[in-house]
Amino acid sequence: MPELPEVEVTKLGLEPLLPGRTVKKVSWSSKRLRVPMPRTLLSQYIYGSAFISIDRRGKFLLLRMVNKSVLVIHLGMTGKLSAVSSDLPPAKHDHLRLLLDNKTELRFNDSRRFGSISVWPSDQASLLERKLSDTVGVEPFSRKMNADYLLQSSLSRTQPVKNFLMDGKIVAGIGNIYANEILFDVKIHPQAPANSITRSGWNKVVASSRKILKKAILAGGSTISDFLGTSGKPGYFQLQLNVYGRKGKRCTKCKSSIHKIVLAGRATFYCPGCQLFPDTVPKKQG
DNA sequence: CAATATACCTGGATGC
DNA sequence: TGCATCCAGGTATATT
Repeated sequence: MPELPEVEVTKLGLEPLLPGRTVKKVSWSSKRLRVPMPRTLLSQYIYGSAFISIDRRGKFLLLRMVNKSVLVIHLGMTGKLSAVSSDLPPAKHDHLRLLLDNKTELRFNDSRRFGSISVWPSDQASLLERKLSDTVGVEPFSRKMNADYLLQSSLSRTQPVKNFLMDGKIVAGIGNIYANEILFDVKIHPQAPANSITRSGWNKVVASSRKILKKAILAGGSTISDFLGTSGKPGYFQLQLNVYGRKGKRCTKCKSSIHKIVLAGRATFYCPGCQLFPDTVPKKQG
């Protein structure tokens, strides 16, 4: 579910609610997430402390506490964070509930449990940074995301450019939906080898990534089946999708039928009329 | 090292 | 109605 835009929308939703609030009670489910719930650390560092700020790194949310510990949350495929009245009965798949000092509760709900929660005490700040820099690539909105970097990183990569774009260690936050949409926007075939993309191609990818991710954030993210923002509102970017999920439908630009293939096990959609391999000379259309 | 396969889960859609 | 099968926004780990 959540790619960079959905995680950013979640962050923006929490920003007016969390900073300044103290955690009065911590409750968890008995199920394990991708990693076991860090119960001891939650009791030790999150309980009794107050939130100070929220950062996003790739698809990770970093909830920083006054005591300098950090609660790191990844939404996986089906994770949702919401802030609701503590009177509302807990829902199925609520795995972590943090009761705040204003009778609201921050709830992490995740049916598939591919999400993860970790706690990093203040004395492990450098460990957290190392872990993040090892696993999270450049942020699409940062200056480090540029044609030089992508060209350099892709030199030894023969894999399809779509898989390369989705590699979180290269670029942070671009998942299946947005990789499909970005490649449609820049008219590059998803199967083109990463190391066949020219500098000017990468320049387009950089600009398009920012454009599309920004639009998606403004639309509140994409709600394909179940993404909801922190206040329970769905996103609307799915209404602007050009290729994702549109197998057999007409291309919005050239009316060709959208194709669906599988790359690295992920559904891949593209327009055979618009999206070409870099060395393909575009055919003149009569 | 790079690329691909697998594993981790639940639930909704689809087909018989 | 029930049941089997397939598919889904991600990513760490194993394998080739």
